Amino acid sequence: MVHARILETEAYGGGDDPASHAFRGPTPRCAVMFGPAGFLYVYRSYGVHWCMNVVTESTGTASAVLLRAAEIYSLPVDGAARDTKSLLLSGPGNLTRGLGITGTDNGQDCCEESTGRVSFQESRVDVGAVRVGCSKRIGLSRGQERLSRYFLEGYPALARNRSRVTKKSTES
DNA sequence: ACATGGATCGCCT
DNA sequence: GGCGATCCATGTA
Repeated sequence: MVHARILETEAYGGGDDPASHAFRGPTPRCAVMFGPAGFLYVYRSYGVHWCMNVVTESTGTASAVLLRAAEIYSLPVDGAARDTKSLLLSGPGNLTRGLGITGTDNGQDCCEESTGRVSFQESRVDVGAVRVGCSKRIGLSRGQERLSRYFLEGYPALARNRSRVTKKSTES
């Protein structure tokens, strides 16, 4: 069993979000985004990579959170605080490659009744001690202005933190 | 039918 | 900072 801690995500909406696959309504590819929360939406990117999302809103409302970076451990995350060995999976393509996620995982329940290879659970880390940064999403041709990318502070190896905006208004 | 281009990455200069 | 790899959903005819 592999354990991973999510470090970086991006939020995508539906008809209100021109950067979302669901912008123009359901298609065979993005149908899962219109389903219930807690299911995986996996798609092929640039013909090369797999990208992994978790659906977040109820049936009929398209939404998903793209997982962009994670840290994987051979132990549960709280144990890993002592065993500092971890592997950084930075970038959505690297993340799916490192976890072995492919198109065959698309549409799986990964929360309530996870039957597949992926399941999520509440973090055992002290969430109160974690600082979350926010920025524009990366690599878009539409909807670039939204500040819907979230990442843990203190991980410089994450995707370039350009256009960065944090809670401190003094930062540029 | 066919053309297009993207929620990317790694390697090149 | 630029480019090639490589697939397929989508738009247009």
